[in-house]
Formats: sequence, C-alpha cells, structure tokens
Amino acid sequence: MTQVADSKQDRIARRQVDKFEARRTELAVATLHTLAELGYARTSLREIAQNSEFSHGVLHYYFADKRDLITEAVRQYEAVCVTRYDEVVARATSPGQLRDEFVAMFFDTLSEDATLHRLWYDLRNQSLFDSSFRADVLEIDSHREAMVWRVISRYAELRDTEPATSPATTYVTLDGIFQRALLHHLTDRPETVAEMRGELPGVIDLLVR
Amino acid sequence: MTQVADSKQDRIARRQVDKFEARRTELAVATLHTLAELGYARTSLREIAQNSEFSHGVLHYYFADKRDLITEAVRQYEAVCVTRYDEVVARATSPGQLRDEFVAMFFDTLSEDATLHRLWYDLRNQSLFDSSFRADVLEIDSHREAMVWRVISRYAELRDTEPATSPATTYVTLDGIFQRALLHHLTDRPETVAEMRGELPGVIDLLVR
DNA sequence: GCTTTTCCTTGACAACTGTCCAAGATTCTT
DNA sequence: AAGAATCTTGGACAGTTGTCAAGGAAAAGC
Repeated sequence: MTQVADSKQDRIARRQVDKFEARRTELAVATLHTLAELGYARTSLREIAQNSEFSHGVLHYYFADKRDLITEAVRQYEAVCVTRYDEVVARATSPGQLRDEFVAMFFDTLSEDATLHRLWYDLRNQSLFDSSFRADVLEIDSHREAMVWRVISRYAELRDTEPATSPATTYVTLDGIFQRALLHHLTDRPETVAEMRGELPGVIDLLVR
Repeated sequence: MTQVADSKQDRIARRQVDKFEARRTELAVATLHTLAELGYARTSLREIAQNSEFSHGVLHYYFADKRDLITEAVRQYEAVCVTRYDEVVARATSPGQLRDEFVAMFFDTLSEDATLHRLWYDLRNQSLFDSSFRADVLEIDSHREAMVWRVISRYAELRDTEPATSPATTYVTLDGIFQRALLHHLTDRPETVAEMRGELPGVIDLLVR
C-alpha cells in the first residue's frame, strides 16, 4: 500500500519535475535569444521576459537569480553547438572532401548563427571578469576544442600523417580565424571574409605535417 | 596691433586647449583602469570618477557622453600597446634570439598587463553588438596585426625564408593563442599557460616556411 | 465540485544608471 | 584687487535594474 502510494507520488513528482525543467529550458532559450541580440551588457530580465510569453516575475519562480538564468542559457548554447562538424567527419571518405566540407560548414555557421557565436565570445570574455562563469566557459571551450580536434586528427589520418600541433593550439588557431571572420562578417565586409575563406584550406594543411 | 592681440589670444587659447586635452587624457586613463578592473558591462561613470580625483559631474564637462569617454579611453589603450615588440625586432640579430625574446615578451605582457588585455578583448567583443565602437576597434586590430607581422616577417627574413600565411592569418593565430593563455592565466592555471609557452616556438616556426 | 497545490501576473522596493544644472571654488586677466 | 572666465562640486532628474511578495489564475487531486 505504502509502496503503491510511493510510486504514485513518485510519478507525480517526476512529472512535475519534468514540467519544471521543460519551462526552465524554454525560458533559457528565450534568454539565449535575447543575449544573442543585445549582448551581455544590455540584457535585462524584463527584456528577456518580453522575448518569452511570460511576464518578468516568472523568471524568479524558475531561477534563483539572473546568474542562474544566464548560466542555464549558456548550457543551452552548448547543446546546440558542439557536435556541428561530426557528420562532416562521419561521411568524409577523402581528405579533400573532409577539408572542403569543413570549410563550407565553417563559413556557413559563421553567417547563419552569427548572433549566437558573438554571444559565446561575449560570455567567454565575461568570464575574464566574473569568475562565476569560468567553470562553464572552460567546459564548453574544452568541448569545442575536442570538436575541432576530431576534424583535424581525422583529416591527418586520411592524409596518412599526423597533426602538427597540440589540440589546444589547433583549436585556438581555428577559433582565432573564426572570431575574426565573425567580426568582419558583422561589420559587413564580405570581401575580407571571402579572403579568409580562401586561406583556410592552406591553414588546415599547415596544421597537419 | 590686431596681430599682436591675436597671437596673444592664440597663445591663451592654445594653452587652454592643452590644459583641456591634458585633463581629458587624465580622465581617459582613469576610465581605462576602471574598465580593465570591472569590464565594460559594470563600469559606471561614478565608478570612473572614484578612480580619479574628481567627482562624477566633471566627466560631462570634458566629454560629451559616456561613449565619447570610453572611446577616448580605448585610444589611450592603443597608445600603450601597439609598439610593444618593436625593440625586440630591432635588436634581434639571429632568428633564435628574435623568437626567444618574442616568446618572453609575449608571456611577460600576458601576466603583467592582464587586466588591460582582457579589457581590449571585451571592447572588441562589444563592437560585435555596438557598431559605434567598430571603427576604432578595427583600426586598433589592424595595428596589432601590423605589429605581429613585423615580428614574423622579420623572423622569416632572418631565417632566409618567407612567412607561410597572410598577415591576417598570422595575426589571428598568435592572437588566438594569446587570448586563451590569458583566460588560463586569469583562471589561475599556470600549468596550462606554461604548456602553451612551450608550444609557441613551434607555432612560430609553423608560420614561416 | 471543492480544496489544495502549482503557476503566473502585477506592482512595489531600493539601488543604480547617464545626464544635466545651479552654485561655489579656483584661476586668469587686466 | 576686482572682475571675468574657467573649472569643479554635489545634488536632482527620470529612467532602468534585480529582486521580492501578495494575490489572482490555472491545474491537480480527491
């Protein structure tokens, strides 16, 4: 009897938790969009609420405070972003194909998800000032590094050679290129972006022996 | 007579302008320190004034508005930062010396001027959201690129070869490394920074044929 | 259908923001 | 030394911020 009651209560509790979590991520997504639009410095709770279908008060029902909310939004970002190149790696049969499709995807997400990417860089930078972001940022950064490494090490494999640098260096090189391309993309300088696109294959080749 | 009066007035006017400019840069420097300490998102005019010897009202006597003030501070930053490696280049007589001294200077300023550097990245990122910063940011970025190029092209010359990539790619590669090293430095992970230091010479060699 | 729990809105709060201004303090001119 | 120009202060302003709580709306449980 108690067992039945328990499992029933459990089911109820679980359902409530699920619902709670669902709404949390829903609000976190709204937060993500607001952050991507305005940047960290200008994002307020009322603005976030306006990008959702709720009023601003509800945010404190689902989140302890603003930091909690933004942290959750950052985690949402990670879910979106970190496996982007995996299918490219999976379907590649020749080094040339892998390189070309990687470059294509690279510049595709650059313009497609530009606001999300600038948000990521904004938050990573925020972590230079606010230590409470650092753990999450470092974790995401390491996932991005691993993602890049899967591409480059596979590329080296296909070319029957080895990467020329460590995962860390490989990552920061490509990330540096991405960051600058993003700046010029948002500054509306397509020529510069095109130039960088032209150079990227050469850089990739530089990254393997 | 009018001429004498004019030149005298001119002198007075010039002195006033000089004084005005001197105080402007004085306040811009205070702004720079505040920004480096708190980051863009948390820097207020009253906080800036507290880092100077004046009250907050004076800022609007010397600057049109907050943007004007911050823009001036950014220009101050540039004056500090953009010729850092020039003497290293000037005194280098062998490729090994140039490379070693560059690496040393690289990691020296990383820890010495860490807060200033994080400010730079903060403002560069801010320009992804606020177009009114972009012109200044792009200009400073191009100066940084030129600075790095002077080092690498000279290094190639000393080694009797050529740079392997364009100035832009060369810059973003080293800047990406710097940025990540800065993150780990501020996160208090000296091991990671040391690792990156160990790898930097190899990267430099990768950047020339 | 009624009660209890969960969810959401609304308005208030204190603190903080950029901006402006009146009036005092300081410096310069004559 | 007196008057004029310049500089600086400190307070007021309107608007925004994160936070919270009282109470209504909706849903769930019985």
